[in-house]
Amino acid sequence: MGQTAHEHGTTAVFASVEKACRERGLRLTPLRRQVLELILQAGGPVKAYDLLDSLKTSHHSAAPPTVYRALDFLLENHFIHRLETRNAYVSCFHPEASHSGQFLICEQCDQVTEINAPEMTQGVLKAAAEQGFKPSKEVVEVYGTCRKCIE
Amino acid sequence: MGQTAHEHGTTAVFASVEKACRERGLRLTPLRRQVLELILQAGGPVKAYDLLDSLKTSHHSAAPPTVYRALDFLLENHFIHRLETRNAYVSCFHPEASHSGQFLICEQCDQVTEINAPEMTQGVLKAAAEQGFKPSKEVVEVYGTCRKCIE
DNA sequence: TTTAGACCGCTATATTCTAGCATTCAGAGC
DNA sequence: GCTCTGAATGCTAGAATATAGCGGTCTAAA
Repeated sequence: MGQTAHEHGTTAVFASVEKACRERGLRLTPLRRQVLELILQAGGPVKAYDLLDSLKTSHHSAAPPTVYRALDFLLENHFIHRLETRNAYVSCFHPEASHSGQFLICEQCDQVTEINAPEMTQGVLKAAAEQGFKPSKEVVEVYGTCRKCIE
Repeated sequence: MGQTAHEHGTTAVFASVEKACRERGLRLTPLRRQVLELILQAGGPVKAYDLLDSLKTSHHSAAPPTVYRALDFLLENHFIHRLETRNAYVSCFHPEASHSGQFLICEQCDQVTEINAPEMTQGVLKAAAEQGFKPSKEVVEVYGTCRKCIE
């Protein structure tokens, strides 16, 4: 359960994003495609201004809005996630499903693993219900040490 | 369970922070005290630059580091929390206990409720264990609609 | 082929936070 | 009390992150 886009195969993710765009009538323009590629290639969290620097090498006119607009598109359509605690962006390994992201972030190696923990979601729902609160989106980012860095 | 510092009584929180400082040998300087007061009075999430503006009225020399250093002190000692998704700061309703913050954030009225949901923490621990991940800190921020705004 | 809306180029600027260094202050040890 | 050390603050500058706004261009649908 816990997988990175990298492990999942960037080409597979790419194909599934393209499929989703066709189905939902979304325009995966060259710019958006390139930003998504950069995030997939990174295999981990990327900062907006690093993306901008990368873009600039092939796209002289790139400016902050260039990147942020592409990121907005990818975020809105759940093709990537934003790591709120890091101001960074990561690819999403199952772009078909609409979901909130839950992440394990290693403080030693910065590796990020997206998880899907129904118990956690249940806990959120239960706690929210006790407060009469109707949840729409949850942000879960857990810091710690990953398996590799423990060994 | 689920309480805001405001409901809990700002003076009570204040007293408990003062007690904690005495016990741990921390210096609750006038500046830090004032920043804490401002956050308590706000009764909800406050932005650093709003604190700065408030400070400036009584403290002409206040600059960004003035606020951020006070916030750092308060955060380190768990007297306040930072809402990662909002770049905002909220008071902590039980400063004695060391804990990670879990928050319900209303998208209509911006009210923030700190909760303590063991099931959620259990869910995090279980999911982490499956990955061989050793968690040290969790950030949970749930967006939605609060009871009042549903009515 | 026209046209509305989406997309992009571009400049500027807002917002959030940190670095770095000088000065002042509080408390520990004498 | 006096000195000394580390903590706290004053202050300037600037880094890092993100958005506003406007005009031009492209796309897809009527």
